[in-house]
Amino acid sequence: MTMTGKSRGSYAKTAGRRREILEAGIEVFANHGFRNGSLREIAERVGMSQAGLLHHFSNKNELLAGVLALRDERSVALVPIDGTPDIETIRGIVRVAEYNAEFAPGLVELHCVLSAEATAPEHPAHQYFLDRYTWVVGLMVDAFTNVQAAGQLVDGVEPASAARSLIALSDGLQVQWLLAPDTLDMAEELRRYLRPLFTIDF
Amino acid sequence: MTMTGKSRGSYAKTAGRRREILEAGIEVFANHGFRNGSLREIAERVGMSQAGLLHHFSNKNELLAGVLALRDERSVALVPIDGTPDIETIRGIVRVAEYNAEFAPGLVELHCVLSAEATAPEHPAHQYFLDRYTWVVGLMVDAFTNVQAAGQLVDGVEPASAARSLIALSDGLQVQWLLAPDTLDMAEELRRYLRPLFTIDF
DNA sequence: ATGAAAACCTAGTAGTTAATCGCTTTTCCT
DNA sequence: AGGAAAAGCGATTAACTACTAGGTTTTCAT
Repeated sequence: MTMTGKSRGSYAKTAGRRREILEAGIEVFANHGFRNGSLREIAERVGMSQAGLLHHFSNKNELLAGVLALRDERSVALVPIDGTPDIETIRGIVRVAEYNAEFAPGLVELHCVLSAEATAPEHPAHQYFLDRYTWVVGLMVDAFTNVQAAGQLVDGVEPASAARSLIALSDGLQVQWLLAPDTLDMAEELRRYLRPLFTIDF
Repeated sequence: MTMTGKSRGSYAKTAGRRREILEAGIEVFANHGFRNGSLREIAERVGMSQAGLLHHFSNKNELLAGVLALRDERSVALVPIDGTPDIETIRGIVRVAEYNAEFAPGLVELHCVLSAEATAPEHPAHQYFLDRYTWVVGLMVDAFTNVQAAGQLVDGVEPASAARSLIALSDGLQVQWLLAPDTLDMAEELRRYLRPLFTIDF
């Protein structure tokens, strides 16, 4: 009969609870960064106590790992890798920009804020972003290289440079878009960069 | 005779004291961001107490303003505006990248971390970055437009897009460079982007 | 139905933060 | 030399942080 506190009648479906926390984590880390985003605010958003949250993720770093994993899971689906032509892989970057701008602005914010924060070597997500950049840039280098081998790349274009710059451009556009969303179209700018690189239509 | 604390024999030259604090502020805000960088750490770096620091800047936001102003003061000198040909203004962006990479990596870090953090509308530097981006992008739009009028811009290149993308590329390259400085040359990548845009040598 | 495990709570800990108060010391101008 | 202003100090405050301890409630498989 001790009935402590408010104690809602039920704990709600357990299935999506972890997911709910991760969604809230994306929002909060996107808004305030990792170091300045608080567990308290995340817990509040899912209607839970801070201690209750730490039942699902034993500490803040673990929650961050979960948030980043969820983010990846979503974006990767937009970049086709297997079987599809290489130019389609490159187009995937544009597709991700398009999709994120319309449906997941929170992910854009999260990426910008965390990638900048994580440039510090001691940041808990430092290695994650290092790995992620080498992975995605490598993916694009391969794609450009194959496109070049197929004779569809304009002379003088270096696959390694084009790949790195495409990713950099995408990142940089995100900052400007977050500051003033109405003043630019990220996908359009990316296409403008890519179009003159190929001998075929893009 | 009350001689409180350690009390060094003298307070050192006043002239550069404020400057010293700003320099330390750049380092700390670059490393930890604004919201997570502490006055305590900044004070420590200049060998002063936190209260002593707040004698020079009455609060944290005011210190941030000072840091950003100092940063501007340094970068702007590298981008010639008056009299010089427009193509030289565009080259200024490359020059800044070159200079910062070699002599002021702290400024690169500061810019990346703060610009991302300040995308949040309630951030104390939000308006500053909004103004700054419209200014620098506008500066480049003008330059590209004049270059176009002089018949030195390749057909199909939109001054507005090229300007925005140049800045975005510069920003994005900084993140990758901070994560792994040895793997890319920011200035070189910028030149690679710019070269094909002009009908004249770049 | 029952017992174990999972989910969640309140309360508290030890730490950090920006900012304030009242004070002392140094510098600088006349 | 003297006095005011500038520069600095230690101590304190109130708010916030991640995280833990220990207890209660809910869920679920048997």
